[in-house]
Amino acid sequence: MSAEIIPIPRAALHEQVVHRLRQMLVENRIAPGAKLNERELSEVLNVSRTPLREAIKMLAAEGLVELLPNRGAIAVQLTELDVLNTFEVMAGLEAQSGELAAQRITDDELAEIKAMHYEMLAAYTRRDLPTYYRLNAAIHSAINLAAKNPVLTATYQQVNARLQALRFRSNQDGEKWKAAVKEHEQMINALTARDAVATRAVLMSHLINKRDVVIEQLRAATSNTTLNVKA
Amino acid sequence: MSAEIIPIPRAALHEQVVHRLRQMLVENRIAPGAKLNERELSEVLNVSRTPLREAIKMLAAEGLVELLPNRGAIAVQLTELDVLNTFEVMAGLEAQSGELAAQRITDDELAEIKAMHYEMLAAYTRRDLPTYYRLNAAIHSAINLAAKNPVLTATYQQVNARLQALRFRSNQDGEKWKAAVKEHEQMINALTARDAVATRAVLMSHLINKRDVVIEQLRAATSNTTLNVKA
DNA sequence: ATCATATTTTTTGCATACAAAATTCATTTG
DNA sequence: CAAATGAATTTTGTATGCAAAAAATATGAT
Repeated sequence: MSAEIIPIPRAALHEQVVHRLRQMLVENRIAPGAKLNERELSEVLNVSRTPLREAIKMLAAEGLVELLPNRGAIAVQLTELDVLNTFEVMAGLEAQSGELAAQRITDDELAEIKAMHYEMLAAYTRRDLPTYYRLNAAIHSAINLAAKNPVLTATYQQVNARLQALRFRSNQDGEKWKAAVKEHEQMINALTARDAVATRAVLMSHLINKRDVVIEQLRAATSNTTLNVKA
Repeated sequence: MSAEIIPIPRAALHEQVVHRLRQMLVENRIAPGAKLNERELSEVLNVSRTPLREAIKMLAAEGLVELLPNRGAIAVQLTELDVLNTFEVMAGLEAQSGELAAQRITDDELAEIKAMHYEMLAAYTRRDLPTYYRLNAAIHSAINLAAKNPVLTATYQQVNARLQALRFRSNQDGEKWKAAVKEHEQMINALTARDAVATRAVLMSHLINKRDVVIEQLRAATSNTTLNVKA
């Protein structure tokens, strides 16, 4: 037998396109409300319109783009009410993740989360916001994974993706940020104690606070925009 | 001006196909694990492969079909573990729906749910299982809607759709059925009292019981199948 | 000049065509 | 006869073509 034929079945074109478009959407490289021009995108991504359209349809099912009949697709633009509703669902999903994680987390998983927590404290101390955000997301993701429920993970990721797009990397209010860090500590303590009820409670209120921060920033940004438009 | 041109912009073809295929999947007209042959389906549905494929991609994003690279799509076939995980998420979503509904439900909405509950009792008394199932689903849906959160509703429906396909219409165990009806009564009482905590608790345990019934039936069905195959 | 209407252009939506991969079937070989 | 090999067929995946709808532009009327 000769060496195996490299079976690099690199993901189908439409899968690659889904991935790249999703990235562009959650990173705000495609602005909320922006039109997804098929000809334009197919040139940028170097694929024909067929797999591109299939990818757009998948993203529509995920709630990342909105389909307008005979008018193509636009990147979702969440209203303040949409954001409130989405956070409400996320709070429920995070709370459940925490509750289950407290029951199922392994020592290794917990240790890794604690390690990330300290790294996050370092980033906080340096006021390194990008790193802080990245670790923050990684910790929440790790807790979700510790719940050992792939359906919960998929649901969590899908709903969360819609919020990613409006993560403002701007500086947070110092007090709010401090409080968020404190909540993370409580979260870790509750997990360490394998206290499902406490973990649920901490994550629920943590998400509520996160929601308030985002809404606040959203309002500030909106009023800026309005002023700019009128200027 | 003459009479308006009827602007019935009947849903785009791919939307119609999504709807019809979803119906076929949740009604088990396409069996779990069955291959979705594009040529065949495009003939049955009388559309070309293009909108059909777009529809299949959307259903894949919804989790109703699974895409196999270069091998098309098959109707999802949930393992017992998948079912357990899905019910766990559904329990969380139902519990949250109940909790929020208890806080937000209007008197009219509650009255309608009570009316449906009595109709369900009638169906239960007659051992009319199809009607019972229909009303049962309608009540849960109504509670979800009373939570007044469209994101929660969409998430709920998407996860629930995957379970619809394995709704066994076979007769339930008499005791379990009786218990389920009792739980519905408690649910209504908790909602009437606008007791969010109680509503959450009732719905959570209701779903856990539902899960056990389904798993039990699933195991029975699986062992039957196995026997048949071997015979 | 502004609004309304007509015409051109662009864009979307669907169908078809073609290439690559997988499957099936027949044939051969041990 | 079973397993393996290889050709024929089917099926999927992508690109292209074409018609209908929407958007942009131009033209004309008030």
